[in-house]
Amino acid sequence: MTMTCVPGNLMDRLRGAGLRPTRQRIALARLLFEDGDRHLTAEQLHTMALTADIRVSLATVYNTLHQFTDAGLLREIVVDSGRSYFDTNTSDHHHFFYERSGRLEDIPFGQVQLTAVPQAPEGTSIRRVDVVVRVDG
Amino acid sequence: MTMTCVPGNLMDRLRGAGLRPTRQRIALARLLFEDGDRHLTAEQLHTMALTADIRVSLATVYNTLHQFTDAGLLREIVVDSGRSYFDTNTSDHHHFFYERSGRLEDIPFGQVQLTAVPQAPEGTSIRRVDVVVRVDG
DNA sequence: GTGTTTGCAAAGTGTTTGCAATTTA
DNA sequence: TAAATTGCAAACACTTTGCAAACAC
Repeated sequence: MTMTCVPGNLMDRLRGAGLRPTRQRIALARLLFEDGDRHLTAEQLHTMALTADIRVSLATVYNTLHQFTDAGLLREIVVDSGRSYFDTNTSDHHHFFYERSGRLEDIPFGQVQLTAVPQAPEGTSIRRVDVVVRVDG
Repeated sequence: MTMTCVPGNLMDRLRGAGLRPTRQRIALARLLFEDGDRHLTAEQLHTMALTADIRVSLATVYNTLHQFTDAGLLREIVVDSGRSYFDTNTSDHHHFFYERSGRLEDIPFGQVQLTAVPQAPEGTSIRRVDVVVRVDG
C-alpha cells in the first residue's frame, strides 16, 4: 500500500489560518508551497492538480486561492487584465512580467529601489506599492 | 441651427494615426482628450458618450480605445483583473489606485522615485515600468 | 464605387455563486 | 451530528468577433 506523508507544518499552516485541512486544501498547498516561489493562475494550478492525479474542481481551486490569500499565505498579483496570478512569496518584492509568454517572476531583492513614495491622499492609507517591469519575452 | 465645431487638431491626430475621422471616433476623442487627464474604462466612456447624446455601440468604444492605444494616443493600465483602464496621459508617470472605489489617479511627477531598475533578463528588453500605489479609498 | 467602419448579437474568457451532497471534527 | 467544504452547473462581468448595413473618401 501507498503511504502519503503530509508534513505537519502544512497542516499547521492551514489550521493556523482557520482552514480545515481537507484533502483538496492539503494537496493544493503542497503544490503551491513545496517547491519554491511560484506565480500561478487558477487554471494553471488546476491543471497541475489534475496532472498530479488530484481530483479538485476549478471552483475549489478558486475558493482555496482566495482563502489562502485572505489568510496571508498567498498574494494576488494583477498584471494582466483578465486573469489573476497568485504568488507564494508574500514578502515585500516586485515583478518582471514577460508580456509574450505571460510568465511572472520575482525581481531579486534590492534590484528595484523606490526612494520616494508619495504620501497617501488625504483620508487614505497605502496598502501596497507594486512595481511591475514589463519585458517582451 | 446648431453648429458643432470640431477642432482641427483632433482630426489631425486621428488622421495622423491612420484613422478615418468618423463621427464616433471624433466624439470619443473629444470626450477623452478635451478635458485633462482621464482614466476611463470602456464602460465609463460608453456611458459618458450616451449621456452626451452620442450614439456609439460598446463594441465601437472597445475598438476605438484599442486603436487609440495602438496609435500611442492612449495607454492601457492594468490594476484590476477584470477590467482595463485607459489613460489619456501617455507620458512617463505612475498611479494611485483607490481599491474601494476603483478610481485611478496620476501620481504627481517626482513623487515616485525609482533609483534602481533591474536590468532586463537575458534576451529581453524593458517595455515599461509600472508603479501602482494601492490605497483604500 | 471601393474599402473602412459601425452595430448588433453571439461567442469567448476568466471568475463567482447557489445549492445539494459530502466530508471533517 | 453539526458545521464546514466540495463539485457542479448556471450565472456573471468584461471583452472580442463575425458579418451585413452604413459611411468616408
